[in-house]
Amino acid sequence: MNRLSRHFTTNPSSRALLLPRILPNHSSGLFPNKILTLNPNQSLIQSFTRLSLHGPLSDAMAALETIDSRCLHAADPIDYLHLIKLCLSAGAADAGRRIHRHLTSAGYLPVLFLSNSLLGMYVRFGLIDDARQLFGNLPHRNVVSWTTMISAFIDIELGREALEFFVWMQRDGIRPNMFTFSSILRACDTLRDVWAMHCCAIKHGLDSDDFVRSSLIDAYFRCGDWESGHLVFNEIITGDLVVWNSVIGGFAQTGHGHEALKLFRQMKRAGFLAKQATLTSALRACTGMVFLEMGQQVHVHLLKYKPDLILNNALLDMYCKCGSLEQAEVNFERMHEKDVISWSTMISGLAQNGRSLEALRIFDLMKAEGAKPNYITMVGILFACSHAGLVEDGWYYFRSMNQLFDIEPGSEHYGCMVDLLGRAGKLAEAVKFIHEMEFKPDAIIWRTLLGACRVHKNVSLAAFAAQEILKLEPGDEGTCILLSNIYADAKQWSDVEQMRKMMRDRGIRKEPGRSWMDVGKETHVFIAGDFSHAQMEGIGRELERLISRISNMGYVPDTEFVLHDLGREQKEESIRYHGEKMAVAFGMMNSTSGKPIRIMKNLRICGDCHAFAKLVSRTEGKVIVIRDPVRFHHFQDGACSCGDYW
DNA sequence: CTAGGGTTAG
Repeated sequence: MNRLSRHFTTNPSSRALLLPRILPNHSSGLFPNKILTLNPNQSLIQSFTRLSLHGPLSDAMAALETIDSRCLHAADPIDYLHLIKLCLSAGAADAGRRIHRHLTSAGYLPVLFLSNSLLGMYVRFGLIDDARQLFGNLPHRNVVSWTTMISAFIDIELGREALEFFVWMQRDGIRPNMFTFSSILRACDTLRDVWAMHCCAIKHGLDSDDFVRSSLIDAYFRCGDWESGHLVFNEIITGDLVVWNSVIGGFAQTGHGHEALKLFRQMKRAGFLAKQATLTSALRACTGMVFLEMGQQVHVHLLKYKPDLILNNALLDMYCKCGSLEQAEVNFERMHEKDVISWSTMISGLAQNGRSLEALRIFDLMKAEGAKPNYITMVGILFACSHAGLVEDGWYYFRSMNQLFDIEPGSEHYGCMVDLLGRAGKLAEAVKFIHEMEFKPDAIIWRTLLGACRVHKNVSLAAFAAQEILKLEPGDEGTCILLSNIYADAKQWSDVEQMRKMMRDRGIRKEPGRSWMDVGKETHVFIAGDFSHAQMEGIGRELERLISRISNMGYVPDTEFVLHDLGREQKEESIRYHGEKMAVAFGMMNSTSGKPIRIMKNLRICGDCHAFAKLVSRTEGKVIVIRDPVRFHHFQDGACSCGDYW
């Protein structure tokens, strides 16, 4: 191919010059309009131009047929571009394929912006095989062609293939651009990949592009390296909202709520207007930190925006996880648009707050409104059943998942079933269920069984379950502690000592129990046996007062949960200063009437603190809400929402 | 003609 013809085949505007203009060579220009209207081919081309730009698609396609039947090349390549857009907006894949055939026979595939548009069209229709084939047949490929394919692969989760294409394009001598990097970074799911890609972007001088940076930040956070993500953000503080959102969202999703909220404030101070995605991340940060007050402030912000489904779902989840079901329900009812996630959030939220029956009612409502439950919805439903002891219902939902909703039960569902049977004391059935599962039980399944063994005091089965966990996760500290607790409860002191020796040898240390609560703008943390709080004297006196009040109602310290082989008095002393008891006392000292005391915990609540909180809620006429890592306990009038079943 | 950020469970 000589230079001139290459110029003509790759440069669209000059390609147009090659088109057969059916005008007489000797047109004098005297009657140009007349000549044009008189020539039937020319007027066909003109109407094709008009139709491909304005539609309707069917007429434009008919014109295309006529052009074909007269063996003509059409007018300007631009017309085809418009026609492809028309196809896209009409969702007409067949017409798209028809255009593809036409362009091939007309010899237009070398015109890159046309072949790339075709590629893009196939991708957006989800026709990856057509796109692949076209890509393979292209006489020329540029960055856009390659990037279109890479992006398409990532959309359908073929990350490996995307990365292979990224390598091949460079072997072909094509340099990636910022579009390529912002796409390919989504395919990087190991830190090594991200590093390599980051280096590559630097080499091409593209690492300070905002699109590339937001993708880099996202990729680093996804691979767990939030420091690097933050570093990329800090290199240049731009006015690009998405870069802010990437870093805020990254922190929010990885449990660094403080950082996320700090950046959120920083962003507002810098004068940027938060968008829905920003607020969603801010809410998620509040959810993770159980910051009800802060979440309510974000809620106020949110009223200025037009309703957004994802944002409302995040709001719903925030209220559920902060233990404020009333506000969650109000907002749930207010939402005029609901999707599976809204329903699932509400169902799990009710279940985690001990309102299983209402969760099941919402599920009925969901089905009545024609929403289709998904995998996660069913986890919530089974969770509701297990935490309310609804064994029969649980079995029913578990068995019907497949036929009714076309959902294949996964390990999470099996886990819920083990929990359901185990909590209900049907330990033998639970073991049988585990052995009959289609797949190999994982550590979560055994841990669930171990928990049930603790509640129902089955020491030998507990030892077996713990053994299975330690096979899968050697040296898991939670398992060691739970097992030694179970031994201690059964007064098998030599086994306790053996466990503790093993833990010492392996360097396993118990995570200290912490409880925390917000008073005003401050967060107060209480650790069992730690008396360093500034108001400790007052807390001790208040604790004394509360214990004497509830002792009159029959409270006897329950030392079952004390690990050590101590005397009774020492045991009583050690549980008296559990963090949640100190927090309740502190909460009483600083309480506003009518407002519940809200306490968060990093470990699950012990039986004695549970009994304590129930009685205090009665004698003091106070609602106490304690959130442990799995669920909420709402104490009111001497009862708990969990029904003592947790 | 090709690109980036947000929601549900365990």
